[in-house]
Amino acid sequence: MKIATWNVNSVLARLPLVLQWLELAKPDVLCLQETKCVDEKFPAAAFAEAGYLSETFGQPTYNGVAILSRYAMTDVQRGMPDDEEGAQRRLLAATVGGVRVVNVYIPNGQAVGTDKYIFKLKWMLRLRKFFNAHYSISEKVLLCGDFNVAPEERDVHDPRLWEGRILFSKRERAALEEIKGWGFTDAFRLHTEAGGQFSWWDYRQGAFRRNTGMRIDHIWVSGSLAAECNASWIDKEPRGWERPSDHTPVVAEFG
DNA sequence: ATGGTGGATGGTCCA
Repeated sequence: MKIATWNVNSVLARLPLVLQWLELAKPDVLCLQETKCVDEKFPAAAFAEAGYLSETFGQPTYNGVAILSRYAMTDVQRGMPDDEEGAQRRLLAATVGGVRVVNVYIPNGQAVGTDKYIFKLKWMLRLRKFFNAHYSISEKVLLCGDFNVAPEERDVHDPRLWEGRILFSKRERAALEEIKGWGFTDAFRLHTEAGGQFSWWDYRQGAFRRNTGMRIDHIWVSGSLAAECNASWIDKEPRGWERPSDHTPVVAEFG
């Protein structure tokens, strides 16, 4: 089983690239974030033609998550149970091949100390409580998506520049550790110790060319899945294609 | 210190 995550920054704008990457990488499951697309307009037919089923949880203009899968998805859950009416659509879960896949788009937070920053920290705390309340560590659970936090200094091109700033502040990293403390292992770090491995580069100032990026997209797994994880990597190629997303896919292979 | 780039949208907001 090959599972991937990719913040596509509009699934409609990125449709040709997503289809191209599916054909190239052939993942069994692809979790998408920032689809920016209501469910009625989600290009499910194009993905079906490529051999993928779609589950979607979108909203107009902002946010939105989806899961593409070669295999049937069951027990699809949209959002957290305690979401308020009209809440931002940032979580979609489904069971595929015995694996509970939880796809999240954690809030960006804008800047440290802003209302959006507080919203981000609260959302992350709710996510930890969501796992406490609804999941067992003995299950095969995979949490992936755009976490909008770089966990460690080696995940940031210039940690001194980013210290205390959004995506790398102490409170964000602590909130990330809280979620991880439920019982997750970072699949990527099972196989790679090296720093300078990034999943996102700002569109501005030639960040990709200069490799001034951050590793903020992640695939985390519970213990039994960690034991089955053969490989995990970041596929930088689509970030170099025409009209790219600012994020690139992260992949993990199991079994 | 500011703005830089891109998407959705049709003014700005968000990242």
